Amino acid sequence: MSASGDNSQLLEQLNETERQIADRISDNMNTFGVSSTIGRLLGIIYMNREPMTLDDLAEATGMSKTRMSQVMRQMISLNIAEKEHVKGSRKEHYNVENDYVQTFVSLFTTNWREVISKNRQFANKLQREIDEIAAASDGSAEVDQKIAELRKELDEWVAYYNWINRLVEFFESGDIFDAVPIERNNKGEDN
Amino acid sequence: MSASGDNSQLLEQLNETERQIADRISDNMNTFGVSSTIGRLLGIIYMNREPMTLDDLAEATGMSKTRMSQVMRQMISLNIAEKEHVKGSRKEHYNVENDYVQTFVSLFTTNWREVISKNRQFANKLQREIDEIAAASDGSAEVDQKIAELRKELDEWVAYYNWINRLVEFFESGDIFDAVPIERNNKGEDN
DNA sequence: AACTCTGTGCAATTTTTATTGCACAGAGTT
DNA sequence: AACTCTGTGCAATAAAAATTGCACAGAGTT
Repeated sequence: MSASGDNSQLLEQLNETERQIADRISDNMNTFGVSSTIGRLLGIIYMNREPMTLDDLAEATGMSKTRMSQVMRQMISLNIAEKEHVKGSRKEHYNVENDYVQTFVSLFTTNWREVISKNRQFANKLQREIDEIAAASDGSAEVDQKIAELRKELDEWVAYYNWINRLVEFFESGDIFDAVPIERNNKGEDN
Repeated sequence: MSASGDNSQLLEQLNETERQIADRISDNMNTFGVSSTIGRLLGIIYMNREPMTLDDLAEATGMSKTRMSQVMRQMISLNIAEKEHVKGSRKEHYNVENDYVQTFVSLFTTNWREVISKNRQFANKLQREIDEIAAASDGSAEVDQKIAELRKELDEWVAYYNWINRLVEFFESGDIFDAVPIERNNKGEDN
C-alpha cells in the first residue's frame, strides 16, 4: 500500500538504528581503556557482517587510511580482529569476532596477561633486591622491621598476580561459562 | 657494628623499593583505563599505610592540591578510596582498600555496572524503535529482512549485557573466590 | 563579627594522545 | 623492466586529557 518513498525512508531509519548499535559497541570498548576509534571500527566491521579493507573503513569513518592501518594493527594485537585473505583482491581484508562475549573475553585476557607478565618480572626483581638489602643489613631493629614489611608486601604481590593469572586462565579455558552461563533467547528476562 | 651512615643508606634503599612497589601498583591501574595519577595516589596511600590528606598527597607527588582533590573524588566514585575522619584534624583524610584483589574486584564491578546500565537503556530504546519501524513497515521483503536481522541483533545484545550483569554479580558476591581461590602464602597470617 | 582554614569550581595552560599528509618500500602486474 | 597498487614509517598538526593557579564559598575558630 505504501509508496516507494516510504520504503527508502524506512530503510534509512533501519540504517540509522544499525549505526546506533555500532556506536554502543564503541562505547562499551571504552571501558577496556582502548581508544574510541578502536571501538568504532569494531562496531562498523561487526555490523557490516563482511570483512572490510582499509579503504572501506576510511570511507565508512571519513578518516585517513593511515589511521585505519594503525588501529587495525592495534586490534590485531589485542586479539579482537584478524586479517582475512579474499581471493581476487589484492587488498587485505579485516574481520572481527562476531560474538560479543567472546570479544569481551579476548580483551580481558589479552590485557591482563600483559600485566601478569610485568608483575612477575617485578616480583622477581623485588625478591632479589630485598635479599640483597637483608644481606647487607646492620641488624638494627628499624631496618629489620622494614625488611620484614617488604617481604610481606612481596608475598601479597605474588598472591595477587597468581590470582589474576588463574582468573585469566579461568576465562580463557571457558570454565567461566560453567559458572556464569550465557543465557540466550531468554526474552523479557531482566533484573 | 655498622656506622649510622650505612643504616641511613639501607633505609634509603628500602624506601626506594617501596616507591617501586607504588609505581607498579600505578602501572597496574592503567589496565583499567583510569588516569595514571589515580594509580599513583593509590600506590602512595597504600604504601603509606595511614590515611592521607590532600596536602600530604600534594607534597608526596609534587602536584597541586586541586589535582589531588579531583583525583580523590574520582577514586571515591570508583569505590577504591574513602574519606576517613581523623579527630583533632580539620582536614579530610583519605584511605584506600588495602587488599589488591579487593581493589581489582571493586574497579571491575564499578566500571562494568555503569556499562550495564547504559546498555540496558539502549536495549529498551532499540526495542521500541524496531517495533515502531515494524508497525510502519510496507511489508517489502527487504525491509522485513532487515527488521528480522535487527531483532536478532537485539536478542544478542540483551544476552550480552545480561551475561556481564551476572558476571559482575559473580564477582561482587564473592562466588568468584570459590571458583578461583586466592592462594595466600602461609607466611604472614594477618586478617 | 572578623578571621582562618579547607576543598573545589573554573578558566588557562601544559602534556599526551589521536589523526593526517606525504612519501616511499615492496609486492603484484604489464 | 617499468608501472601500479597497497600498507605503513615518519614528522607535523589537531584534538583531548591532565594539570595548575587563582579565587571564593562554607565551615570552624577567635
